[in-house]
Amino acid sequence: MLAYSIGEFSKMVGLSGYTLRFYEKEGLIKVNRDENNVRIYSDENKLWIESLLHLKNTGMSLKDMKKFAMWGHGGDETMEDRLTLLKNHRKKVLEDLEELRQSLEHLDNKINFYENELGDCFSEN
Amino acid sequence: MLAYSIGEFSKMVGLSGYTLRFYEKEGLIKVNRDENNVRIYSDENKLWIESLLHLKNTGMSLKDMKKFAMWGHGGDETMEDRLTLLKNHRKKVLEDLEELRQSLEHLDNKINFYENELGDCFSEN
DNA sequence: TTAATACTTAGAGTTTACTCTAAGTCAAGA
DNA sequence: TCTTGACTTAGAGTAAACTCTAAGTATTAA
Repeated sequence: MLAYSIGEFSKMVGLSGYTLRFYEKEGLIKVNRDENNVRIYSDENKLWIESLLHLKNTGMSLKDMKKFAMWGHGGDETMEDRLTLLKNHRKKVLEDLEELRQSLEHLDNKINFYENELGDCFSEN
Repeated sequence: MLAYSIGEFSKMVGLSGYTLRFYEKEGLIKVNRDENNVRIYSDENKLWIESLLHLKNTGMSLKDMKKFAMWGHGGDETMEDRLTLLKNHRKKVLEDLEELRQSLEHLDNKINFYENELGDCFSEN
């Protein structure tokens, strides 16, 4: 397949129709239409959305995703801007990751503490 | 020192006075008062808040933090519950971490792509 | 004495990212 | 024909986690 209705696509990418329309309205996706103005999503759209979801996953705001998408829909002159945005974002992600690692360590220590207190009867699983 | 006003404590832990009162109202912290009903934060409070912030950092909701805090302010009979909550949370954190790692990889690939496209003039920094 | 800082309750406002409703139209398939 | 699923605009609602204002009081340090 190559072309999907909003209903099919919604299931494929795990976003509600509302959200897909919302993202489109916000300029995050460009979607083709058929002769009746009905949205036709492509595999390319899928790749793009998945890319966006990765950015979202790493904590990028819709606002920045919008910027990135606008540039992406523009020409090659925006490549430098896009790269800069991604690099700055990457820095933040690495910092977040480090903080997360520390917090996870703290969590592990807490769990160990409770397990010791409770006398190892809960150390499985 | 051992005792801090809300103003001092606010700076120490990086939370606004509003937030500190809000957390207290929500049951996340217990704070002593002096004879004039003025909040007196202790080093113990600091450790507790830092603990909470680690949980928050790993994506725990206020709602769950509240549960945990309520139990913490209760007695030892709640230890098992607390341990269960922490363990379940840990599982989620590990999943999130894995997802984050994948998204970071995707981000790195994107950055490499742009750098190649732009002919390595931006590969520093 | 005045400024700074603290306290209270109650509730309004903010931001982000959706999520849904209303009210109407249109086109394809059983 | 009727149901299903698509479309539109415009705006309301939701949830989380704060953030702030109002309006009044109290204490402490300069």
